[in-house]
Amino acid sequence: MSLPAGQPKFRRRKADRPDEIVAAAFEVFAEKGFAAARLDDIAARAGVSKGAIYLYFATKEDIFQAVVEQGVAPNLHNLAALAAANPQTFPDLIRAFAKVMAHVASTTPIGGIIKMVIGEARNFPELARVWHDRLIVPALGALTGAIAAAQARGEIRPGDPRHYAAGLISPLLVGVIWRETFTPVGAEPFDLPALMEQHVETQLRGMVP
Amino acid sequence: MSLPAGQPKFRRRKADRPDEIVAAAFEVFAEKGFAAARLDDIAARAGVSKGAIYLYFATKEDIFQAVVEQGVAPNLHNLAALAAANPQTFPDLIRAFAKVMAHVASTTPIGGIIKMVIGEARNFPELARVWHDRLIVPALGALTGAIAAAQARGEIRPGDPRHYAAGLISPLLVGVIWRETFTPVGAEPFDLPALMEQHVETQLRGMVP
Amino acid sequence: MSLPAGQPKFRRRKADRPDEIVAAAFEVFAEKGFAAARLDDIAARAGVSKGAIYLYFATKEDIFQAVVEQGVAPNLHNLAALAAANPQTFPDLIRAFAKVMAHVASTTPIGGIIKMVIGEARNFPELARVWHDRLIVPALGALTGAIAAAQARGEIRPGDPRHYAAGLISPLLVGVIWRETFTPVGAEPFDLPALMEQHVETQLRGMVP
Amino acid sequence: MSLPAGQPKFRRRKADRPDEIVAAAFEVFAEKGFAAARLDDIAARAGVSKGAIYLYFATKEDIFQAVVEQGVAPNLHNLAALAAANPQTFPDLIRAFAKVMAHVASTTPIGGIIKMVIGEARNFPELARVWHDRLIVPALGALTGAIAAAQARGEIRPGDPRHYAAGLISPLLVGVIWRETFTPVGAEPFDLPALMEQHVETQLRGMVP
DNA sequence: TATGAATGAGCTTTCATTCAT
DNA sequence: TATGAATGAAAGCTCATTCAT
Repeated sequence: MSLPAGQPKFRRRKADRPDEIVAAAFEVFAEKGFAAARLDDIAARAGVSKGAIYLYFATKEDIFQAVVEQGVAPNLHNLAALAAANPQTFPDLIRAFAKVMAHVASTTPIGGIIKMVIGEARNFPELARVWHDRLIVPALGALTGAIAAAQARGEIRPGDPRHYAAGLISPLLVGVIWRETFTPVGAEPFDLPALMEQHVETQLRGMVP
Repeated sequence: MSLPAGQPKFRRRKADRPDEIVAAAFEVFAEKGFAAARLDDIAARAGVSKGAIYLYFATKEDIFQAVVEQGVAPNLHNLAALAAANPQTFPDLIRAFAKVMAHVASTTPIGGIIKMVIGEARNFPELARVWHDRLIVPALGALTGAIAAAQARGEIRPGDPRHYAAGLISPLLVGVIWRETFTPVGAEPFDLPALMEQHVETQLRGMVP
Repeated sequence: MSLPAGQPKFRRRKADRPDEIVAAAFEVFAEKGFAAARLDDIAARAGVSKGAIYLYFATKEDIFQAVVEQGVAPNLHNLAALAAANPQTFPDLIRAFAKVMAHVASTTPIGGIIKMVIGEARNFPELARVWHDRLIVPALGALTGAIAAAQARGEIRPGDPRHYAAGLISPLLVGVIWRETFTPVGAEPFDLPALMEQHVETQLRGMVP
Repeated sequence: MSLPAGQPKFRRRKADRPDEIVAAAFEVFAEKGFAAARLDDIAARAGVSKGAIYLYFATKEDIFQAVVEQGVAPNLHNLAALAAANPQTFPDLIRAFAKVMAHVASTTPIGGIIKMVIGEARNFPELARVWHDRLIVPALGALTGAIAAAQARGEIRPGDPRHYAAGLISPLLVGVIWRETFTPVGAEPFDLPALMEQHVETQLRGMVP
């Protein structure tokens, strides 16, 4: 028996549905923000009825939470992978770090999530807290620690290592936000890997004694 | 009976009303975002009735637009002032630029506006366009031009001058966003002037041949 | 290993399904009322899927109707049995009638049905009509007739025989409603057989010339 | 300036609105029950928009509560008035009590409220508790006490005074329920004052030694 | 100019009913 | 016969906007 040509009215896809809904919700939330996102839009983009969403999520907030949490996990993984790799020298560590981050920023929808975190932090403080505690502090902390260690070895000039760390990664964040915010209205985009490569070399030159 | 300090006996003149409404609206929009902001809240914070708002603004969007435009003007002014002052050397120019920007970032509510621009860019592309065209491109362009000129004089190493410019000011933007997003949930704040001073010196060292 | 008492190993035959559904529906309808009853609850309590209900009943209203009708039949039977028995004297007739009714009221779920009839009479007039025409009028009519006959024989004082009948059986109805309504919130219950015995003797003393 | 002939779109009646809404809600709730009552119906019957209801009540449940509470108060008043009047003899006390109750039952919408209390007791136990504690127990208790006192004086035969009390007032309750439930589908109504007068005389004859 | 009660369109959520399996 | 995922038509509730005062 072959599949019917047309689309059946009902599809039984319990296993896949939640992910499809979360994927659709991510797009809508990233585009509109939480409050302006309409369940109708999410349902339509997920290809399900509005009611079907409530088979998997109790409230709109629950969907939002699932979207955000889904955005945390892969980045956690990236972070762990980065920590496992242990390049010889400090400059190589920084270069590797920047390269991976630039790649992630360029190829994943992390920009949309960052936009959501920034835009909804006040309405959903828990969301900001999760991102801060589980992703940002570990990442920034690891970078800061590496810088401080290099300073202790005399490889890096004195100065607040946390400020050095912020100076290193900020262009990446700004580049991502730029892409989400200004590129859609005609702004010239940034080539993030190229930008980061130049930036890291400049920083390294500036940081060594 | 003396007048209470907070509540002037003489009603403020109607001429002030629009500004008061815009000020209140700015707070609410910055906190909640456009869609989640309620006219009731804006009215209450402005100390007027909900109906009164409609004597000055036709729609909620109009209020939002006024808020955004009010946020553009003073920064335009800052920009012009910066351009008027003409320090002798390239490093001094950069130092002056960074200092003014860090001061503005630390002492004005620009963070709230930036959050709004980022969060609502998709819903109000015109808003993103205005900010991009009238503030960001001029500022970034001026900085990029100064860098390119310095490169032409051999004072700065080769490299994409726009990337250099982005590398210079990004920490400021990130610092402001950090303050709006993570500080309220307990994150350690950044001392923006100190961060920028260290960052600029590092960058300058890295940029010279 | 012996079979658990509550869970027969051999699935009940499909022939029993409708009755099980009606039984479950009765509980839910009596507890929540028609509108607030959820098909999910009925299905869960009947131990079947929601879809299975629609193999036996076309709509929620049909289930309700089945519940009500199932509640009418046994009482009709009681009534007929009562009419068949023919005690010698009028007082004995009344005593027998009250005794049977008190027993029924105490041992059957008639209270829940009465609650449903009262609560849903306006939404389902047909339901009220059925109960009125097939149960109440025959019962009340028989009682009224017996009283009128006794009056004709001079055994009972003058007076509206229908009012006498209402005066005789009302406490039973109130007792049942009381049990459904106030006992669950802590009210002192009534011992219906005792109440009726005392009430009938009092009424008989008051009704004789 | 004369009033416009047509009905103005907006009426400003803040003071009257809540009562109008409660009155409309009472009708709808009494007719449909809580769950089946629709805010649209209540609004339409009150002559306001759905939104206007929410200026005065936060939720549908709050409206329901207001309806019930409004039904308790006047009856409390009746009860107090009854207690204040102190007839000479026990029979006169009972006659007065029955007369007032029959009048109330015949002329007020108490039937609708009783129906609601019975129908929604399980969904809103607090509602049943309020009625039980504030109205029924005091009323039934006062009657029971008067009977017990009369028994102590030898004016009434032995027997459970609470059962006597129930036997006395039950026909009233049944009469009210009858009117709400069966009269609308064609049942012959009861003349409550006449029924109660005959019932009370019968009871009194039966209760004296 | 100013108010705030009132509106009504639109939102999230529920649930009786359907249908592919 | 039986399932339960899916549907979609309401339902309760919100809030930008209007208008009588």
